[in-house]
Amino acid sequence: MSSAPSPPPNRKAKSKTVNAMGIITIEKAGEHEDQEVTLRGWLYNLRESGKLLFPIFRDGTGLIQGVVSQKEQPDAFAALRGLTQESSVEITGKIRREPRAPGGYEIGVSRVQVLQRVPESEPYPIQLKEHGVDFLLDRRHLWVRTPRQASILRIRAETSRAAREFMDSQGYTLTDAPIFTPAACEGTTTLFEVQYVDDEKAYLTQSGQLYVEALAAALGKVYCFGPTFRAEKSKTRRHLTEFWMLEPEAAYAHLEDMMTLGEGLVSHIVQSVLRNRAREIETLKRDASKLEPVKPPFPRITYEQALEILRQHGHDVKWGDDFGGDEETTLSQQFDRPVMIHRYPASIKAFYMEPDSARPDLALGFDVLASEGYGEIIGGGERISSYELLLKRLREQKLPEQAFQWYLDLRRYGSVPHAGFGMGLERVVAWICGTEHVREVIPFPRMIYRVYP
RNA sequence: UGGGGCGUGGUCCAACCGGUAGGACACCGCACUGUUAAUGCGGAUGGUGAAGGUUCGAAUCCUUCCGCCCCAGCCA
Repeated sequence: MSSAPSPPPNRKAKSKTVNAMGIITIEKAGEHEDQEVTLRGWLYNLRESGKLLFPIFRDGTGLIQGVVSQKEQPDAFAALRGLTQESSVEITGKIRREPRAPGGYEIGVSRVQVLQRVPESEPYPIQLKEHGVDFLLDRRHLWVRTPRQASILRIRAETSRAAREFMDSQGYTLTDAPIFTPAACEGTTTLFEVQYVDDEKAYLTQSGQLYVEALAAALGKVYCFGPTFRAEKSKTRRHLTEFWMLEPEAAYAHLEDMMTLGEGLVSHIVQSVLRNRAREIETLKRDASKLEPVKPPFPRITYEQALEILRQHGHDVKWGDDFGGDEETTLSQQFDRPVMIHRYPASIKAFYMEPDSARPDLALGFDVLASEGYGEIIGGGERISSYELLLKRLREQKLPEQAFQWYLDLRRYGSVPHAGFGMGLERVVAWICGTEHVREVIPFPRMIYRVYP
């Protein structure tokens, strides 16, 4: 460490990015031009050209190219030559501007300390070339080290951060819904059953909605944000068995209030990512011009208007049909930003949806379809506030009345109109990142038949 | 659960109307003082998902099983 000099005391701004040991992060390297610094990280790749080595280091914040000359830095040259991919290293050297280096800066390495050398007999399994999905998923614990995956996870973090920031700014209080629940929220077929204390059975939550409805009657405007679980045997690019959902719920709110909240939320997230994670969007080669128009207002069309559009584009859909993937793709391709579809037939929506008083065959529900065919990212609407109607629907659905008594209480004691929605975090991130599958946008995806690693 | 597709060296693929299983990358060595998933030359390793059947002969054809991918249903 003695080889890394302390920064000059008169350069306060720059000293902020140097810790007490003189160690900096790669993303801040440009602020240390012509200074000698120390980096801690891993060897990402090593190119060789005669008596010159071009190691590329990564430290989690970025990549930087190093240069080592055998003539000028014989010790560093000897330490790096033949070093294996992903070996952990601490290096010291001078940062300099270099247009030939990726990123614009490089480090002239003068000192190398290898913390752990990856043995040649068992080289790091993930190459810089192409791999199949199954191979990568089996090694997800290593796959996350690649720049593309790290960028996706940073965008995921920014999405969560911006989502909470927006909800808080709108006066919503974060309230946490339970993970263990006594009964299904919508149906019982997709629940994960777990053994609870003694002989009791419990289920992993498939939605926090019923609970945030209770909390909305207590606090006014609330939201929950956490994992949810569905045991559906869906093996598509849009499904995970464990995924994260943000669910706002507001007392005295109506369908239109939620549509306005939803478009504001999605827009704030997208604009925050574009502003704060531009480098990651670049790494992913995601076309930012597709995301720039994502600002309020989003187009709002009724289910019946959507039917018209679909028929004009050759889809054979009848009133009462739900939209499949092809239909969603066609609808989303009509607009440069997400589209909101509202007032679906009540028969294809959940039991707790409030009917439209002007058209009782329609439910006051809405979906937000992401652009470019990415499909549904938000689903929600107004909830039934009448005790009698809710009880009738529970019986029609043959749901266990006993387990829903507390939910019925919300209609017994000061029932009010209220509304909310659920936003699937992974679907939003997959759309923003332009990934093929939602499994890439959660650190350790849980899918049907896959719980490793 | 239904429909479609696919399982070949460590990885990504080729051979698949039956006839000696091959390439690229990775790994090791040599060369190269500005490389950009470096390049050139050389080297070692090592494979037909499993079981059964047809055949002189099966990666190839048939049956069953296993695993994976995509789509549909359901949903975020």
